Amino acid sequence: MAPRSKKTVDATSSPISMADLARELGVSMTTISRALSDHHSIGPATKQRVLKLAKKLNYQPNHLAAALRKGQSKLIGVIVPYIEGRFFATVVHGIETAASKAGFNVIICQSSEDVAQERKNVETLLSAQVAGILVSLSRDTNDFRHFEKVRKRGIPLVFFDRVLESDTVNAVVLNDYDGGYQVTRHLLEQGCRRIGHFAGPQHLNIYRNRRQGYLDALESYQLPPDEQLIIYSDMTLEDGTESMRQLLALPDGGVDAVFSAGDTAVLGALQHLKSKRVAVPQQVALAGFSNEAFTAITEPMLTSVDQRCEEMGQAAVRLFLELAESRGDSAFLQRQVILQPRLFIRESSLQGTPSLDTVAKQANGISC
Amino acid sequence: MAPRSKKTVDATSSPISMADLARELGVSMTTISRALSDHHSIGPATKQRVLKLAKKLNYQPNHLAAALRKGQSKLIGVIVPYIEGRFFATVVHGIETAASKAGFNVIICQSSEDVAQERKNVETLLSAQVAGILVSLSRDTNDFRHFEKVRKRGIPLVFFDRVLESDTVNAVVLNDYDGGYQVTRHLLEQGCRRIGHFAGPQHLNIYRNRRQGYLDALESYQLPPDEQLIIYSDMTLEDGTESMRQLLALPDGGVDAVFSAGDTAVLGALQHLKSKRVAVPQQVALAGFSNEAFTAITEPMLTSVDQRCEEMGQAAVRLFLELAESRGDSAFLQRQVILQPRLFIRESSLQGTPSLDTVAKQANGISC
DNA sequence: TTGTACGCGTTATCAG
DNA sequence: CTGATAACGCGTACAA
Repeated sequence: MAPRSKKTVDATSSPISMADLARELGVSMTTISRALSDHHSIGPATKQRVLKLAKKLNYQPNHLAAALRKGQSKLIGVIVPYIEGRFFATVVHGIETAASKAGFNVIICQSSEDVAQERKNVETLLSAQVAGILVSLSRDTNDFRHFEKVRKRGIPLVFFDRVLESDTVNAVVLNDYDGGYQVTRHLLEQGCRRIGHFAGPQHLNIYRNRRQGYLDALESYQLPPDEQLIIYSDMTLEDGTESMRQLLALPDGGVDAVFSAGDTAVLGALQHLKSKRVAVPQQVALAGFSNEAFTAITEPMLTSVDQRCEEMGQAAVRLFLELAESRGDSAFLQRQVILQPRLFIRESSLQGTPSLDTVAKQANGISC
Repeated sequence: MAPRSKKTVDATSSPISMADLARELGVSMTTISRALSDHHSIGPATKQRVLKLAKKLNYQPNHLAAALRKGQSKLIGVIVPYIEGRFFATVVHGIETAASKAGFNVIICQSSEDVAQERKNVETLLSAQVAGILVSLSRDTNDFRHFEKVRKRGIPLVFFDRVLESDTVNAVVLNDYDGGYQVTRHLLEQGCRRIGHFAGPQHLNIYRNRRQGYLDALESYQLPPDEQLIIYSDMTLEDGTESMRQLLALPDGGVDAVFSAGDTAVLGALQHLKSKRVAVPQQVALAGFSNEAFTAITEPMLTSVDQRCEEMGQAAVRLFLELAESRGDSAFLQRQVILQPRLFIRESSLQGTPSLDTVAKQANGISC
């Protein structure tokens, strides 16, 4: 029976509360509260005394208690399909940076591309009493039912990147249409006329819009759409390889360019072309979408469309702050922020005049 | 004076509380509380009635209130230098997945490699009353002072990847030493004898250990260390290029291999070698560290050491849960989890016998 | 098995 | 300018 030391060394000192400060100074808690929250009706002398003691005793405000009382926390909930991967990681970076600048903390949730999980995430965030929710939809989300409660509670809700266009929502999106248009125009200007397209799942706004941009660019050159040249897939590396194989096997000589709605797939295409000794960009020009880091590493380097990931995160937070500002009366005020994509032209799409200085300038522009 | 509609349509219905349920059913709040928290002393009949109504009225528990009451929230705070970039993004993915499985939410903070910011992050998380803190130190953190409060409060604190070895802390780290040792041994087995090393900032445990593994592997082959062959830098792409230039310029014929403590730098080296028409791996073999996605894309593909990012996140959460379990009495119980790295051998380091099937098997192993 | 009453730490309302 | 008091929503000794 070794006598256990009474005054145990790891005494976990309980945190200091406003009541402690009040007792110590012989004033009321109200005074403490006012001093700390910089209220106007407070004597500068007492205020200093309070702040002094707070510093000395290492007072930590309890956000939970404040939130409970005010019915308003300083937490923002974020729901993304997954966090690893450059796009969402960078968006989240933008969100966290902007949010913390505005005094908010960020709770992160992953839906794993699963509606059921997304539903749970919403519940959890509501239970956590978040001040707002920013969400990029899972791949197979088809309706807004699970977001109705959020709206009912008057909690600001902002969608980004992946949204359902069917409904009126606050959203920050990239102008995917323009991205598809720009890149296709670029390929046309390089002299390409049989341009293939790797298209993603069409129920997602982003892939639908990129495809439409592609089609409209063709039309601006009086080129009729050719469904043979559009390959639909989930845009994985293997999908890209297989899609490229299909295009090469077309009866009338294949294509002289491909615009892929994703970089991963275009990488697969590039690998296939190299294995088949098809010269890129001389015989087939390539362009992708997302401006992934590896596009500046491949040989040749890949032309791609930058999605402004970080700006998207910042914009989402800004939009949330606006909505939070005008609580209630903006419930019907639908705000849309549309970011302009940026085309990064690299070797894989330069046919005739290399215009090398332009390339050099932009080649390393992995800004996002 | 347009008369404002009294029954405004966007009536943000206030959330249902336990009191509401109690009133509705004509029972006390205690009963409600017990029914919802699955307490033992509760009639199965009343329990069902409560749960029924809760579902019907869409009751959302208020975690804030519960946390305030219990002095224990269901939040885990995570501090990383930055979130974008594969390593931390994937670790955070692992953390969030494991945490949510255990019923915890994750608050994410970025220190931006800045101690001052890290200090602020700690304060914020304490104010948010998190149940624990997981942290990977900023590059220029040299002491633990700002973590003392965390310890004082008895809040579980777990470090991962970047730690200060000077102190006794709970930590999850990669066996960087072994990673450096393995990869250097591999280069030696390929016949290389003048192996250069790109070393990172030596005050960081990870870079110091990788370097030591390199040195010990050399010694196991009776090769004396040669400080000329070790280039110190911040391991950026440009650093890699410049470091490679320096090694090539050495008087006695340069090197026949390089082990870089980071993939980005080894990529710079590869680019430089290609521009100088030095054959990789025939004239100079290359190996990096981190198993970045691009290592499987370059030509030749780059040999690298995988850091088990996702496992690291999971392990950090597991460790936190253990500590949270045994509150208090484990304050001095120091736990260390050391993950074993995995070497991915690719083309850039294969000299003599290609043993191609081995390569093929591992080439795409971007598991992390 | 159920109900009563109090407290977690903070802020807002009302008197002085 | 300051203080007493009530509430926010929930959990839990204690009593019934």
